[in-house]
Amino acid sequence: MAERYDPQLIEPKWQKVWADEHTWEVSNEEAADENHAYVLVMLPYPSGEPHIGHLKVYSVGDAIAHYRRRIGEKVLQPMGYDAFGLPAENHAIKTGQHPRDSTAASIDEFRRQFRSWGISIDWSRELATDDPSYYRWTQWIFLRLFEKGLAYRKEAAVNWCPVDQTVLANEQVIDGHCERCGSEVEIRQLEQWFFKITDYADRLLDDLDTVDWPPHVVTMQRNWIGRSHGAEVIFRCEELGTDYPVFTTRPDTLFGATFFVMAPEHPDVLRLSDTPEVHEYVNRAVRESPEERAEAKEKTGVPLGHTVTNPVNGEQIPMYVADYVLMEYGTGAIMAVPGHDERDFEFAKKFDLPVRRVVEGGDELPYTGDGPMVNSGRFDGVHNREAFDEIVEWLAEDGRGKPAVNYKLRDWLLSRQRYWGCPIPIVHCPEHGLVAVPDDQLPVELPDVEDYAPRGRSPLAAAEDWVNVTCPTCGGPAKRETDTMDTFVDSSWYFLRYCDAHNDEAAWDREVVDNWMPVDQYIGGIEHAILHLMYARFFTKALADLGYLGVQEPFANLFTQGMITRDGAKMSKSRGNVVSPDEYVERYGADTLRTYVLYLGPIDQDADWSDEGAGGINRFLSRLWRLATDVAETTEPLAGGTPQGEPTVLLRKAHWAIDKVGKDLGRRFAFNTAIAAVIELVNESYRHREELMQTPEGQSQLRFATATAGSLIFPFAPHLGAEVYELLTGERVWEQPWPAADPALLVTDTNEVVVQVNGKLRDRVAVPAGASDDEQERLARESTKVAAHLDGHQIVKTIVVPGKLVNFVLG
RNA sequence: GCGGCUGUGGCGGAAUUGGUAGACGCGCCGGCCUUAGGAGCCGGUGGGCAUGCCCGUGGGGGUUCGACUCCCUCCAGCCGCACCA
Repeated sequence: MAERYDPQLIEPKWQKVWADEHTWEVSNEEAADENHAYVLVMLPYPSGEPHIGHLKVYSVGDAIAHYRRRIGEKVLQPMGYDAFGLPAENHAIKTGQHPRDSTAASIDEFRRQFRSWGISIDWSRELATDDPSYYRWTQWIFLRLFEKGLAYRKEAAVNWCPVDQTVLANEQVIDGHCERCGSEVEIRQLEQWFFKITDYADRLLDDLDTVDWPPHVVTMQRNWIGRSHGAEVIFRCEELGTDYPVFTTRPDTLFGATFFVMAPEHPDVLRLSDTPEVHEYVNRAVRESPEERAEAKEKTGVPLGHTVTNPVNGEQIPMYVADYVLMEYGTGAIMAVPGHDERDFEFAKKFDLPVRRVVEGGDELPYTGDGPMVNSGRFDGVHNREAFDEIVEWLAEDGRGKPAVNYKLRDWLLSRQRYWGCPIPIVHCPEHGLVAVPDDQLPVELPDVEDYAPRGRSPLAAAEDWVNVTCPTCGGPAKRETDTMDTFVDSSWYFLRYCDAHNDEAAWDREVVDNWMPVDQYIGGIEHAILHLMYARFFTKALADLGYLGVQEPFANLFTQGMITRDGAKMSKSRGNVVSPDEYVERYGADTLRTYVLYLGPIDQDADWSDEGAGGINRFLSRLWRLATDVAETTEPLAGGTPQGEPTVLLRKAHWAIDKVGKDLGRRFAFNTAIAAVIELVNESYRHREELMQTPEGQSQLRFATATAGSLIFPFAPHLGAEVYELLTGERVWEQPWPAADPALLVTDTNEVVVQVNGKLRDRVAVPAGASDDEQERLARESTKVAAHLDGHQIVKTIVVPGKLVNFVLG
């Protein structure tokens, strides 16, 4: 037997058992069992090697999976790789390899490390999104959405990344910069593929009430969808005989509209006025990047030389073009109410336009609060909130307006002008337009091309043999779609495929998926709060509507874990502060690394790595191992599995730890305090071991406590947990139910009661459990320290908390 | 600007419903055992001074017998949104 804790011996040994016996595999029959759980960690992008953040998030998922198995649930914990897309392709370009090769190499590396970490994965369901057997079904889903009009092609002003040489979805543009490479995006007018996620805006918003997610993620999604209720009101330009609808959330301020503004991109601007000034203004505004436009400090604009009629009072108000009005939101034109809107007010000041108060309140204009209306004809005196609907109804009577709802959410732009992605299964026929590739011809495989460098149009266009096909409808010459899909399409349904990963007949069997879904516990990074988590919800709803699924929400519970930093900074190669999991697994073992990252602090918060801290956890695991080997050699196995004799402090401590760890794992994800409880148990064992070794009863309790420590540490340090438990009991810990604390051992026969005088701690006294309030108060009063403070004072009130505290309040 | 989160020893962090502030770990100090190694065991460790008391959870105020915890207000840091009509 080894003389010291050697994870390099212990860890491979147990990994081999789990691999040989397929311990973590779970059948789909077991999903039919009510008592099952789907525990899922977001799948990794296989570019390069895993980093410490991967180790953390999979350690979290694994702790939850292990705990749930041992409380009797059939747990599905699968693994896969989000292999297509920019992260993998850019990594390939950087390293000069073909993406197919670099991705495969990276997947091998991820798989190897996941195994070396001992994560309890059902490997039989492993998948990679770049595998034709997977993306065949990605294409199949695309076609179902295409049939329903939920995937469509249109020309629009879209975000273009000049470095990655592709269009991006709105969600992938952060502050006007590309989410992946950070370069400033440009706006281009292009024909592209979109998913009609906006059809689901209301449901995506309302159903957030049905999931148990961190509030900040829910808030971020709400804000991103950005639903606002208001009215669409028509302003007519008499000279041109054209109606211009505008969207407003404040129809109550219509009487205060003193001018009218159109976005520079509005198609009618140049029709209304083609002076050089307007031309120049529009051209400049359109050329500016979104960022430059947002940074403009002062309002700018140009009058259009026309007026529109304010429908509530018939006033002619002047029209302007100005870049503070956005074409993408509402109708691309607004009514301006400078008295009650700060932006309109600024513009009015600059252009010397009239400012009129129509709502009372505030000291000066602009006033954006509520109050009674003025200067508003028949609505004078009515509170603005009440007038809101009345005005809309009144306008609706003769078609001058109607209630309206607006969203910030835009349709999801899914096509990419890049090589390494799932081909879009569409053929362009000169006769029949966009034609779906028939299901029996799927997958449309990604062809091998030599030159896949991004240069603004899809590299697939160069694969002529692949591009030129016959039209599935008429058999005439046609061309394949050469754009590929956004990676986020691949990851919007992978959690469904895991349920039925080997199905060659269908993407999945509905009954199987309905049994497993929804995911009971989803775990991943906050960076996907909007992107992936919104897209996956959209896919789930659309697929449910098509009859392929029985759930409306894919992820019942969500947990987002924090980042691990080093020296307070995000780890990066350029900073040189990267912690390589491999290096530490070699040095301390996977158990130390896993336990340490969970011990670092609350896992939803960022935490700073320290080598010394990791060393501390290694010391603890080492202590547990030494204790276990020593106890195994010097004491007898437990007769009947239960300790003997009068309960000692250590036995009580063991039950306390069982109770504590169970609560920390079951009710909240307090891994740090759960681990601390096991450390306490081990420390207590060392403290009492000599004394306990004196009697057979003591020995049995020491053995029980040590085995319990192994059992409780198992979800965090599975190899050592299994080793310790086997040494002491001969059993396999993962086959044992989670231990139950004996309630009788959680209470003691005397309680230490705190005695306060005027709320200040003065003494602690021992009080028998179950003592009456009077008895407890009497014992408290007998304390000499307390008596000294009570001496010569009048007690006006005594607070007694049974078993906890006595507080004497003096007059 | 709007919305959210977080402020506790030298450091990371604990503290069920308001009831012993600082669990556990790191670091540091002391002892033991060994005395060439990233060893082990035991003990100590919020601050102050007259060894009993005082002060102490970002600042100030409030509620309460009692506040890290609840309320108001201010400050700092982080995150999200940001001309969305």
